[in-house]
Amino acid sequence: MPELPEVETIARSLSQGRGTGFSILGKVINDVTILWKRSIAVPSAEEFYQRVHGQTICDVGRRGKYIVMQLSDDALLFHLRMSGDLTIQPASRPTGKHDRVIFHLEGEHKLVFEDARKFGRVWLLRDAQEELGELGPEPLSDTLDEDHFFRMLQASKRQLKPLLMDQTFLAGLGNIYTDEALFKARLHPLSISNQLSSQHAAILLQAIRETLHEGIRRDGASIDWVYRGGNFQNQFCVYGRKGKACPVCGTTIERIVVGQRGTHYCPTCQSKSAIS
DNA sequence: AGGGAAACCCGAACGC
DNA sequence: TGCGTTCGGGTTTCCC
Repeated sequence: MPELPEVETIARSLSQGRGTGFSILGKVINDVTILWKRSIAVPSAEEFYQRVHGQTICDVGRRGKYIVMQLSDDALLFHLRMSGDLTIQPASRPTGKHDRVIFHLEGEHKLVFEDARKFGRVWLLRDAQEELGELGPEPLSDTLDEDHFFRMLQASKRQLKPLLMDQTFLAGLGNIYTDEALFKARLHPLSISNQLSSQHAAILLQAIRETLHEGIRRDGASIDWVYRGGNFQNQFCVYGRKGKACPVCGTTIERIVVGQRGTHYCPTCQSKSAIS
């Protein structure tokens, strides 16, 4: 659920100290409490503990849906998956029900990885590329241009919905932003990628970027009971709007399942011509 | 190569 | 009210 805009929002607030007035940049990790060992992807919980304490947080960023922290010796990565969150809390705050890993920092604050559904993971690696190496390009990066994107689409004959959600194809889109971007591009989620014209490819890339930028501008979306403070959920055109009216043409929004994922679209705006 | 399904989880929503 | 059941969602893994 946390997709690129939500992860970007979290990374920025940790870095800037927005909301807490406490930036983690330059802070030393004095100690770590591991409350759920399986949240640690790599290395073992024991080695994780031994290696991470005493390191300084030098940088905080995002790659795809990963939060990437460069420490003095290692890279510390977080993937929030479905229900994870990463927050700064006063050291005195009692441990929460869903706290999984707690990093005790200098300055009376703690960095808390919480995750109700336990799908999220934390990595401690010598080199972040060990985990990030397979990711596709960043959709908002200048290094991805329309020609390149068109060639990527041409190289596959998959349905657009699962292709755009494939993190090795493009890094950062999830179920929500994919549905919204396809609506904005007026493309059917079952359209086959190599049947798109170069014009369609350019429109799709533009739609993806506008959707992600709008999500970031609104601090992401707060969906289900996982609240993060963003309000992009109020801008959804199709996601979660099955049975409601399309904001553009008034047609009833439909929901189908594609690759086991709920997929929402407007049958009028998102023509099936490209797949029939 | 690409699609389908199961597994990992648990809170919420739903049915009775 | 309270119980049991179903659902959803990101990713990996396995099977066809």
